[in-house]
Amino acid sequence: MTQARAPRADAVRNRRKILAAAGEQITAHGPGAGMDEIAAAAGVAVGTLYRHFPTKTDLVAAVVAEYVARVADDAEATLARVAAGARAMDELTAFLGRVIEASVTDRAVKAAAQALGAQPGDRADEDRAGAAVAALIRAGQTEGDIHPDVTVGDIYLLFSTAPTDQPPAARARWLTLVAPGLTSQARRAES
Amino acid sequence: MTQARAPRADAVRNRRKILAAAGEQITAHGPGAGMDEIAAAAGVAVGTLYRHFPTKTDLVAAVVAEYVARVADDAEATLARVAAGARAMDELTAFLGRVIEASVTDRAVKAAAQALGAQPGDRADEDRAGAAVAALIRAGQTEGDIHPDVTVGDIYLLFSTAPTDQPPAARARWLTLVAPGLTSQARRAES
DNA sequence: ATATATCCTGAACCCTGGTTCACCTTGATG
DNA sequence: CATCAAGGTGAACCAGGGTTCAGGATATAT
Repeated sequence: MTQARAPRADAVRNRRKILAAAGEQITAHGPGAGMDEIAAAAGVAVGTLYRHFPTKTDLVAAVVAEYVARVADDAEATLARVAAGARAMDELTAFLGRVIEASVTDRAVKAAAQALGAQPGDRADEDRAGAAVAALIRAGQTEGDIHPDVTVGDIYLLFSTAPTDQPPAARARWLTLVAPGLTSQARRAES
Repeated sequence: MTQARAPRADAVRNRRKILAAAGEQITAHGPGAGMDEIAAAAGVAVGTLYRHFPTKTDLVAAVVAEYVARVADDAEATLARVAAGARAMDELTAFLGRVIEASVTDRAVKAAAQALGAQPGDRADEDRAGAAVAALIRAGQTEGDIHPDVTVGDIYLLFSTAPTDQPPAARARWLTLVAPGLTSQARRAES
């Protein structure tokens, strides 16, 4: 068990600055944001990026991981609110809306991620989010608002197709159009 | 009026082969499909591509234009069917489904298009499609199936967010989830 | 204070992929 | 057929951007 020496203080600081800068740059300039630009924005040299993240793909994956963690937090907070008495269907819709809004900021991140075939960063956070959403759905079904056959996968599906690159009005409209599909009354007869 | 000489026969043939090959290659390998590969697939040299399309963006735009034309045809055919007595809502949903399925084939084309900021190829075809869809919506609203405030823009919005990169089952499910949003009964109260 | 392993720097490297161009081939015209 | 412009060829060119690496700087342990 060779206890590895703790990382240097400035290294930790830089890592954070890099992650932040990467998020901003990718958000601003899309997946095309260059390593050089990210480095500059972080006030660091390119080589430093590569010390922390062996490849651009890894860097993007790390950014995505952060994002997923935030979503997981939101999901759990939402679930808590429902447990405290809020209507599940409404909270779920609002949650979807928030995640999408947040996704606008991190818009290109999503694109960059799959443009590079980034693999999941933190499985744990993903699971946290999934579990919370599942509970949210169950609650809504118990309350009778949400259609019985709705699953977590459906939420993922909707989220992954959200128009993050459209203006706010369009995003709101989209939510209005899509939300009814989750309700129990609204489903048309399936073939 | 210098009457320009008619294009050579082989040139026309090649242009078609290139367009076809470009469609296939982009579909298969995403926007990353190289000009070299497209040329090879078309059984033609790179230079020939550039004779017909001054830039890769132009080539992609041309492919998109073809695609749009097909969609316009479909839209008009659908409209004709409704005029002949078919239920508008059902036809519209089916139309959306078909377009999405077709879009899977041309999946990356869409991506490539906006990755290069491709400008509309044939405004005329776009208008044809728009007009037909608008008529379809009106018909559905008259029949009472489609919600009064649904517009052509909504259809575009939904279409542009279709999960073309998901497996068939997911695409079908998506349609099931989304369709209710268009119906008149299903809309929840708006804020 | 000194030593040393960790970390940072940034110019240079290199590979990928779009684009060009000088030269050859071929379909159409008279 | 003869002629020639339209069309085709593909090796070479070039820019952009990810990646490397030899050398300098600095935090931490003794």
